[in-house]
Amino acid sequence: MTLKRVAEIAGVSIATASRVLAGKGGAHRISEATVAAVTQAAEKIGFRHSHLARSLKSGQSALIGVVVPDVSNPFFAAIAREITLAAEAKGYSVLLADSREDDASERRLVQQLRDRHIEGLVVCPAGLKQDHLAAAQDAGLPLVVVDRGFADGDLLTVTSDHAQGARALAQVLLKAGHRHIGVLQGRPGTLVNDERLAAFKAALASDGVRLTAAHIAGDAFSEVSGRRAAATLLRAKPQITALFALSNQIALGALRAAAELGRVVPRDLSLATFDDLPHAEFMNPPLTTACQDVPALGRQAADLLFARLAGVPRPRTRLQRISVTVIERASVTAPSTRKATT
Amino acid sequence: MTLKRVAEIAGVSIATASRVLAGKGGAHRISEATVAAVTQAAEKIGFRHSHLARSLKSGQSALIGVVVPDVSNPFFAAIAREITLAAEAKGYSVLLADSREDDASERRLVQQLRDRHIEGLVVCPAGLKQDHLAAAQDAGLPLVVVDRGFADGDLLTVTSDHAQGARALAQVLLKAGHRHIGVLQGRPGTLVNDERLAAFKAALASDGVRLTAAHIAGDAFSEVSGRRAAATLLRAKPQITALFALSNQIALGALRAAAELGRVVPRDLSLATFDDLPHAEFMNPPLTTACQDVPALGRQAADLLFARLAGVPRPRTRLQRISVTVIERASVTAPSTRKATT
DNA sequence: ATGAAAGCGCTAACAA
DNA sequence: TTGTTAGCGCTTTCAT
Repeated sequence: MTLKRVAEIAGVSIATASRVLAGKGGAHRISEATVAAVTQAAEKIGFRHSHLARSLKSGQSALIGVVVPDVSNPFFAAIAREITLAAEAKGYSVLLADSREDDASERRLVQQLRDRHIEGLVVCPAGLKQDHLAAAQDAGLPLVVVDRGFADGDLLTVTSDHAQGARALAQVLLKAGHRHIGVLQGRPGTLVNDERLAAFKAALASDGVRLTAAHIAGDAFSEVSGRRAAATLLRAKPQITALFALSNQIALGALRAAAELGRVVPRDLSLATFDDLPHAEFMNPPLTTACQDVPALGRQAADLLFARLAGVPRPRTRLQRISVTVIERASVTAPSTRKATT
Repeated sequence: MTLKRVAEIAGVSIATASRVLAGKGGAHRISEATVAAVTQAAEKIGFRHSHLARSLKSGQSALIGVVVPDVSNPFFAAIAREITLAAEAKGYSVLLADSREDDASERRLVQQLRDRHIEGLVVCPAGLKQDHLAAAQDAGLPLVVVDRGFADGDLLTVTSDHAQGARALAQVLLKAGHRHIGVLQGRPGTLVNDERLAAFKAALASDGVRLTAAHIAGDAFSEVSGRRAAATLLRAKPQITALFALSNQIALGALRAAAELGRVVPRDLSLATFDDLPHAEFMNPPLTTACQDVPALGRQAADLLFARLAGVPRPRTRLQRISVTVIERASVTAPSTRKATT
């Protein structure tokens, strides 16, 4: 099934076969008879170009890499999908890797992808370190970071407008009359966490509500962290009437913790969250969320990457923001006067 | 950054550099000095083997393909993840493709992956045709179909025990006292749909409940289909007290339709579903489902594929079943006597 | 203990 | 209009 075989059958040289099959018959003024012979021979043995050989020869793999912390998380899956669809449309294939939220794995995977000659990379970093990514970029690899960016450094990043979302959610809670608010944070030190937290805090402060360290708990964007943090906060500060969960997973954990402590949402406790959950509207209760436009994140990342692959220079602004939509549902109500029991 | 460069720097031949870097220094009794020189040279310029060149030479790409109808669907995402993790553990990389539930796209993508010399393929088919897959398998490509199998043919398939789940769900509905039951089916002609439907029908029949064509609606495993089908059924047969949705998406559509028709689940209408939904327990109402073990589906598919890649012969039984767990939640209750209004 | 050379499948510059 | 040849980066026989 090689070009050589086709050439043999057609009784021409490999070069001629190559030219014909590349559609360059006209440009090279190859005789119709030859073209026909080659075409038929190729047809007959079901010839297909070896992408491998072509890549080696041309130096172009038409491959891009996508690295996410957890493919099965609908949030990352949606991003991966947009990139995949865009790639297919542009004639690229996608190498997918799952870092399992592990920095070391991510490093390994990125290296592995580079060894495979990817022409571009989209990554949602699992950790706080970016040197391996900076190295890749410095080595000339077009790179786009998505969702989890870094506050410093020089990596082109597509992420939501976390501050906007957090502020809006703060308004919702304040408007409802909450003054004792707890925050279930994700991983401190990450841009996503810190931006959301800072903006939320600032918004509360401008309304005279102070958010002390004692009102903040949690250490990861996970359900377990959310659950533990919620339990801690609700036990230590029973006067808390509303929780702000920095992610959907955290919110789920909060719902669990609330149920375990016998606090009914939203009757005894309001809950607002940054979301990536599909079907949040069908949840019990339907969650008030700052809804990220996940497909847009993926699409924008893909667009930026393919623009760079097409030679378009990097945009000036390093952090590309996708705006967030706050959807008010039933999980936030006015604080009840009922004294919570633990 | 090529072997040639390393050889130059180390002052040895390419062959020697290759041997050293392949860790075959010992086997070839290469002098320590040479080994050191090569190693240092490689280190110095950050040498990495070109996977491309290696693949071309060896004929082994260490690449597998995964094709699913929709990467962003948590069900397929979970399957893709398990395969990805297994692949990484075995030293393979994964080429991911999204067929967008489109048969023609799938064909194209499969071909594309084959052109890239994948060594194995896992696919969840989008359509009813399997000739392109059979062709790939006949061409010697190790292939595993996951979830959506075919009733006939010879493709090794990992799928849930649909009959078992459907029977169990039928029991639940019958036990609750339902006699007027509607089925919201997925795509007729697919193994998944037909097995679930047949088993459900049979289970009802053995209890004396007849399921006529007038009690069955729907044409796709999608929310829109579920919504339309539910609306149709509930309008045409208001006496229906329970619906069986053949998938989570369909169930979501059913919930919408029920809400639109003013029927409260489960008070006015019970709902049972085949599920792949995460967080079904937090839904309103929490859904009674036949819960598929999605990670197990992916894991089993990966295991079978890598076993074949390791030379283990294909198992005798073509259809590998993963058992399903019925979880009874609040969406099924005894039928109300209240006359439904449209 | 090391090197020369062939070849994996393909493309393209150069010849004819 | 077609063929010869070199070479992409690597591994591996076969020499030495």
